Amino acid sequence: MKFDIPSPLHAGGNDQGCNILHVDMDAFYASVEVRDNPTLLGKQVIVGHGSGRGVVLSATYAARALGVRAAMPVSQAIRLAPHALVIEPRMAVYRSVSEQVMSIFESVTPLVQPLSLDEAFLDVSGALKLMGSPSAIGEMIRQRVHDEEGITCSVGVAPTMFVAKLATNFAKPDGLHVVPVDQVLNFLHPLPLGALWGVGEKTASQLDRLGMRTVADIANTPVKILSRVIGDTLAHHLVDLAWGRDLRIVTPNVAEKSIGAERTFDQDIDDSELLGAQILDLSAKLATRLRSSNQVAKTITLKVRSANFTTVTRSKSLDSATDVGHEIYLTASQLFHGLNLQRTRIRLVGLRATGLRQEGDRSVQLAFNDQITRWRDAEQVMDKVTEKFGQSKVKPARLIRPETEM
DNA sequence: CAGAAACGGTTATGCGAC
DNA sequence: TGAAGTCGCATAACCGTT
Repeated sequence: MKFDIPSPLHAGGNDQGCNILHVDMDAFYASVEVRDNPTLLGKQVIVGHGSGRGVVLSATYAARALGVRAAMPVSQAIRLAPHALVIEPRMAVYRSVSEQVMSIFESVTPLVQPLSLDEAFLDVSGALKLMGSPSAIGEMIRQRVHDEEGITCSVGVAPTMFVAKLATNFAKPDGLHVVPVDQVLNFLHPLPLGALWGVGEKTASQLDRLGMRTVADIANTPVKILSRVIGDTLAHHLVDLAWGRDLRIVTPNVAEKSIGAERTFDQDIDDSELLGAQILDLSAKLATRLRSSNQVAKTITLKVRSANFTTVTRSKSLDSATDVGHEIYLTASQLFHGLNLQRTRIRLVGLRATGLRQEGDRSVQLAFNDQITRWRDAEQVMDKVTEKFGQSKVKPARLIRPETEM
């Protein structure tokens, strides 16, 4: 279908050569909640784990108007917005909306690179002939997302991925913003340093001490000077971005490098029995995710955050890669005991699997170890039962005692 | 054969992004 | 003054092998 309505060029320029689109849902989780319950329209809504120590995952613009921000503790958000409604996240729903949205993108071009559930880059070079200018394509996508999914999104249009992503900020909410090729530097240079990918709180304050505040400051500083403060790699990276140089291309199907699961407790725990049960649960969850993606992991990393918020990690590489929960549990337990945290109050434990590869010749190796093979078979049966009857009906016995419920 | 240097894998930490 | 859950990337130290 071809759109021959003239494309609205919101930056006042032309979009020739601006073939990269960055599409970002507006207040995604909160918008989905409002969509599914229209009585919330215009209200202050916060999505986040409300009981205890959760943070804000998303908030409607009405809540943001009072200062509520993503990543803010829910308790603090409630003080800012006492009348706001706090909704527990429904990740499965957001995931499903995300899949629908991504499939709209893929009807435009196969060159779609999701960044998260709510945003993606598109390279529309190949779609211009059929569907019109980049801006026209962007507006069509916005229209379809609105009509078919009942939420709004914003679109950045630019020559490169980095600039397109920044452009989206100027489009929000519910808009589209073009940065024409000849306007890239005028667009970039006045922005604050933190706008650059890779500049967070720490790096920003380092550079601030050198009197550097804007992207222009980076652009006009010799790389060698920057390197001394922030290291060679980051220095080159930032100078390139500051001059609009971004050689990355939109890459679909990027393989994940790690899979993890972590949990913060409502109250700090120092009972090793309870901690063991939590590690067992996380191990089972991690293993299930490995099996469902047909992958095995070579390295297991344990993460422990104490009540005072200090964090330590310990990892161990296995002789042969695994997707067996029991094996992950044994490894994690070994790492945990190695920490000697006898009476330490712990607020979070997490597990992460790295060194991932597609499951393949592993069965040959495992033939050596009957025990592990039997564990795996049993866990596979549990996968099937869980699939049929829903989550958490099937758990290792020690996880279903009432006192281990978190 | 002893020892140096390069190298790749492992482990731990920190930063940043959404 | 309270800090989730999942990711990726960089760095540095260490280690064993070549």
